[in-house]
Amino acid sequence: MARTPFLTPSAIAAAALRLGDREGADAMTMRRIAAELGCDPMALYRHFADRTALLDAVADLALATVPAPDPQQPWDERLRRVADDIRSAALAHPGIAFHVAARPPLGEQGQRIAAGVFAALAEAGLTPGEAIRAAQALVATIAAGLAMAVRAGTRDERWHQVSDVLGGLTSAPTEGDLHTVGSEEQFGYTVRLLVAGIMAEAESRP
Amino acid sequence: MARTPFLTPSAIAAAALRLGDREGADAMTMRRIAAELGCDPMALYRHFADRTALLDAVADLALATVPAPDPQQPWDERLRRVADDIRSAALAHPGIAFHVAARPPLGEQGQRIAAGVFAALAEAGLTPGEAIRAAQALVATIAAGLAMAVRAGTRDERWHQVSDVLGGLTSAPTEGDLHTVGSEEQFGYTVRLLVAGIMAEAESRP
DNA sequence: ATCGGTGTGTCTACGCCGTAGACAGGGCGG
DNA sequence: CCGCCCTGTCTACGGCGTAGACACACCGAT
Repeated sequence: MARTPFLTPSAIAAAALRLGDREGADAMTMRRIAAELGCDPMALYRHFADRTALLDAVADLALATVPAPDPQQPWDERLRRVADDIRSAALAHPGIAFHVAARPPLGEQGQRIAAGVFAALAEAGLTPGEAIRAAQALVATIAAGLAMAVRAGTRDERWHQVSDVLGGLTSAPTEGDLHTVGSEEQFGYTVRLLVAGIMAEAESRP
Repeated sequence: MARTPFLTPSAIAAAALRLGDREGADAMTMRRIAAELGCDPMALYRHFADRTALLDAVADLALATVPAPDPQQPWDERLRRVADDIRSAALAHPGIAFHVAARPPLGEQGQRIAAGVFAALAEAGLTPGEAIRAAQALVATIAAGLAMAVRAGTRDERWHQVSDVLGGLTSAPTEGDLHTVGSEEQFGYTVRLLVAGIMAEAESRP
C-alpha cells in the first residue's frame, strides 16, 4: 500500500505494551497486536524478526522508567534501589513483566541499567570478574522475584499453597509470616540477603 | 475400551520425561506425549486436569533423585549442597528443567526437599518467619539459575551476548571472567552469596 | 516525464497447539 | 444378568506463529 511507513518498531512496541496492560500477557499475540494497530498481523514481521524479538522490544520499553542511580548514595543502597526500581517498572506493566524476567536485558534500557549496577559493584571493591558474577546474581534474583510476583498475582493459586506448605513445616507460624510468596517484602528480603553477601565478599579482602 | 487402566499418572509422567529428554521441551505436547505412549491425546485428560498439571508431575518426577541432606553436615553446607543437587537433578532432564524452574515445588519430592531446607535454616537460628523468607529466596535463586542455564544451553545466543555486554563495561576482563552466564560456577557463586547473607543475618543476633 | 526497484502492508494458507463434548465398550457391584 | 461407570477414542473448534506470493506507492536515476 504505502511506502511512507505508518508502522515503526517503537509504535508497535507501544501498542503491544498498551494491549498487554489492558488485557494481560496472553493477549499479546501477533494477531491481537496487529488488531490494536489496525494492521495485518504479517505487517509486524517487517519490523521484527519474530514474536520474541517484538516482546524483547516491549520489555525494554517497560524498563524505560527505571531512573539512573544517584551517585550520592552508597553502593549498597544503590543496588537495593535499582532492584526495587526494576521490579516496580516491570510490575507496572504486568503483561510484559514475565517476559522481562525471562529474557536477558540486552536492550538500550537494559544496558543502561546494567552499567549502573556494574559501577556500584566496582565501587564496592569487587574485581571485574566478581562484579560480573554478582551482577548476574542480582539479575537472576530480580528475574526470579518478578516471575514469582507475576505468577502469584494472576489466578495461579498453586503459588499460594507454597506458603501453606512451608507454613506446615513450622510449629506456630503467625499469619504475617505466610502469604508472602512473590510479595514486595519477600523480594526485599532476598535482595538484602544478596547485598549482605556481596558486602561480606567485599570486606573479606582489603 | 478397557476398564483396567493401562495408563497411570506416573506412567504418563515417565513417558513425558523420556520424550522431553530425547527431543526437548518443545516436544512435550499432549499429542506427542500420547504418541509416545501409543494412546489418544485426550486419554491424558483422564489423569491430569490439563497440560500444566501433567508437566507439574513430570517436574516432580525429575526431582526424585535429589538426595536427602546429610544431617551430619553443618547447615550452610547442607544448603549449598541441596541447591546443587536440585540443579543437577533438573539439568539432568533439560526438557523439563524450565518447568521445574517456573513452577512452585508442591509435589511429593518438592515438599520433601523443602522440609530439608527449612530444617537447615531453623538450625541456623532463623525464626520460622525468617526461615520461610530465606527458603523462598533460595528457591527463587535456584529457579533463576536453572532458567538461565536452560536458556543459555539451548540455541538462544542472545544469552551469550550478556557476557559480552557486561564484559564491555569493564576495562580488561579476562577470558575466564566472561561466558559464565548460567554456568555451574555462576550458580555456585550466587548461592554462596545468598548463604553468606543468611549467615550474616543469623549471626547478627544471639 | 517516465520507469524500474525497493520498501511496506496484505492475503492466503499450512501445520501445529490445547482441549471441549459426544461416543464406545469392557469391568464390576447389585 | 443387568446397568452403571470408568477409561480410552474420535471429531471438531478456535487459536496460534509464520512462510510465501502478491499489490501498491514512493524514490532516484534516467
